[in-house]
Amino acid sequence: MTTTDPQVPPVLALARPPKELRSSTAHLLKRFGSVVKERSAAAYEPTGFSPYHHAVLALLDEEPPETQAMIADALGYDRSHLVGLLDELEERGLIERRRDPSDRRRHLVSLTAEGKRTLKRLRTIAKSVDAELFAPLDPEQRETLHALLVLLANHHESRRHAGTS
Amino acid sequence: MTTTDPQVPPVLALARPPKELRSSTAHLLKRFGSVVKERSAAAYEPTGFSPYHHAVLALLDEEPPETQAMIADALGYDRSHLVGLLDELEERGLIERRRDPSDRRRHLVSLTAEGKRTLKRLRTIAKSVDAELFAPLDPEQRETLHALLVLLANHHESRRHAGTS
DNA sequence: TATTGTTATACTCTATAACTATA
DNA sequence: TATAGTTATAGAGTATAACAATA
Repeated sequence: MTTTDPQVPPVLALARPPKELRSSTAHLLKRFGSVVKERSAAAYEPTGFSPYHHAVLALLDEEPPETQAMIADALGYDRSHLVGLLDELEERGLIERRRDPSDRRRHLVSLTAEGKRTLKRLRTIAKSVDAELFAPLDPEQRETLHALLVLLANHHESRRHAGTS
Repeated sequence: MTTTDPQVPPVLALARPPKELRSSTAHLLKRFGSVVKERSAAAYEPTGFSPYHHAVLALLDEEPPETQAMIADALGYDRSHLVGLLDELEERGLIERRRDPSDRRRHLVSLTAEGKRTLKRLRTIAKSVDAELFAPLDPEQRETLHALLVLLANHHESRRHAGTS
């Protein structure tokens, strides 16, 4: 301040957040969480799908055909959000919707063979995003990070619907 | 599947995401990152401020009066986003904007005494959010988590403007 | 009357572009 | 002509509410 030359030394005007933020775990988590979100959205983008689509396919691959409400609840999505995702997946032949004969209000959703193939492609993308994001960590550190996040996730599970994919 | 009773056993239809997601560190990070974001936004809400305001005040508390461009760059915000934040802070007397006499296009932004007081209040809120979010971790685990996030943050620093506060 | 899937609407966030005043 | 701050606009993402078919 005071008499310091106001001419900015061109290079060293480094954009650095305040210590107070850098020292906050919560802040780092928010920040890095959104980096992860951006990076993975970008990585999926060329396929025309998103992490949301991947989540739906992964669920259907593990579970028997389910109703839309069950899918939405399992993934923490809003039911109306799910409709659009399923429309897109169905259009491209990755899933099938058929009416539940025992309750004609319901749709039973299931994975097609093409859906399984695409799921494998999306897994490859997820893997490469992981590799990039966690490059600075060695395998043991990744394990540790994962374990800590699982602890946190289990504890905060009981939250409302969220929908971050 | 097959002949399994389609009548859902009322209680155990637990909304559980697929293993594939639960086992993905990237997914957990996205998810928990947005939980953090929601929780802290909610905690700040009664004050009429947001984590963004807190970030600006914290920066000004550490640095001499800065121009808006420098603040925006340091926090990774868009310059136009910052304008509104500063308007709100100024209205409530927490910061001051005055023209830089040596370049009348610039505003030099500084913290007022009232701003410092409010900053302290916001720190208290941040602390209580932290306590709640990281309750399931013991002090050593928190340290570990923080250290891992710092590693990641340093590595991915060179990213564009983000603005997750 | 309640529920499933659907459609429509609104609201928040953020990114982009256009404008002014100074340089 | 370029830059700092400002204003305005538009786009994603998500949440809420209303609706038709079925129970």
